[in-house]
Amino acid sequence: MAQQIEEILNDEFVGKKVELRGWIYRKRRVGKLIFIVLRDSTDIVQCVVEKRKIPEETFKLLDKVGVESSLVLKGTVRKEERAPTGYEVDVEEIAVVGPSYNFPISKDKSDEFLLDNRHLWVRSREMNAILKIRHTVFKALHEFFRDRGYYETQGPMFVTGAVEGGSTLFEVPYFGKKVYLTQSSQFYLETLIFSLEKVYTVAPSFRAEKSRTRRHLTEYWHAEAEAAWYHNDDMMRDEEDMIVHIIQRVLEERKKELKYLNRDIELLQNIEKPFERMRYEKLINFAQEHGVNIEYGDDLGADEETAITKHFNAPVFITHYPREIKPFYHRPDPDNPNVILCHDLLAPEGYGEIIGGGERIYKLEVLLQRMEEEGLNPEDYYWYVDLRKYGSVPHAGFGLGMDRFVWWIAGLSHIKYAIPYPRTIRRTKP
RNA sequence: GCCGCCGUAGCUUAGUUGGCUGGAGCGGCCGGCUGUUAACCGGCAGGUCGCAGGUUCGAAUCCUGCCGGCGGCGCCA
Repeated sequence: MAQQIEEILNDEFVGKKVELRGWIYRKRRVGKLIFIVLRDSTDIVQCVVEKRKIPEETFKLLDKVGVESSLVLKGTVRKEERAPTGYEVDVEEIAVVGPSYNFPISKDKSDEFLLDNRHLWVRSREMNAILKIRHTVFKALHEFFRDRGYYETQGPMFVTGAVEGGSTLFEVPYFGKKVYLTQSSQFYLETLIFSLEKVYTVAPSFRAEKSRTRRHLTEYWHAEAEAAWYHNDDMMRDEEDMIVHIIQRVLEERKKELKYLNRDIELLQNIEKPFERMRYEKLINFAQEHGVNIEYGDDLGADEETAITKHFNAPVFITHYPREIKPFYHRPDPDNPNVILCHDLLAPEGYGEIIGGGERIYKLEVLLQRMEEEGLNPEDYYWYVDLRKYGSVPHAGFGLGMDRFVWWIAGLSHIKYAIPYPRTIRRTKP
């Protein structure tokens, strides 16, 4: 039975025979010795091949093949301070499974080149660490929702109407008709709360925004939830519990990866509930006091978000936006109908918005009035309007950008590093 | 929709006030080396300077158009 590299890197394995399977990460030949740094999904370990211990042809082949060749080897573990991970394997048997010559990625690499070769770059230690963190984020998200009594469900990807602005829909030919790729599953989740009460989904969302920024993808992973009988505050409570739970899990399971990425772990460890809740109006004052050029009624731009979030060590909820700058479905505040019962969650360190959510309008007249204000035709949204006709209830929900979340947690410079195959305005390959 | 930047060998690049045969590192190939750390030493090969047109005695270098890419704003998650 073969071992994985991570498990043999300790004193218990010293003197023991192991079988390893992996890929050549680095290779150095020194006379009748070949040093092979082997990698597998778990870690790297240096293996020493002595010419006299293996067949002549095998040594020649090993000398010839390049990095990323796949190998199976047997050998004995030894403590070795000179080796990169503190232990070394003296090789007794070794076989090349799949040779690799002239692997395109070497030490010099540009951003563009690595994106063109993403299918090979995913093997890098850096991407390996990011992908593991991403895995834990997704896993912990599911844990949270299941523990909190949410049902997992799914909406369609082909849709006929916009949730957000109509200009950012991707059109798809559909048997002589036109449909669109979904921007959000929110409206479908709203229908499902009448059956399941609390629902969530993790699915791609597509936005044809011509955005060229470090925080935008055209296809991104969207975690969305809706809950019946929830008000804005109830939803924010679940969200902060969720964020804290996921961060906790990442700190438990992925410290090694965070360190590899030089993430400031202390910043994550210091995040505590409850998060600051700040009304939009107060935020504007706060921002103005800190020299940000913004007025009441402006939506927050990237510069403002950065300036504001740099003053906080934890995520901050911004609530009660003016109704004009948010979509029609948000419920106006009964105490002041000029503002809505909504919230955005801004991640610290300048990462900015990762969640948008709020309480939905549940009264028919209010919904119809808001649609009229926005120039929307209720017939196009007949099924959404219907929900307010047949036993409507107060409810709230949110959408979390999973890639943005990973981007922040891993402390990455650009969101394209947070997903295996980023789709941006210019990039659809590989 | 708006603003800015880049394109020279497989990769990373130097060279851009127009002027000698466009240099280098990595990688590749050949040879050497029993403790290397993206090893080192010697040698060799590798170029449509993104494409097209223009200016000029002369263009990688200047101009125009096109193609490809990157970053930022706005919008958003």
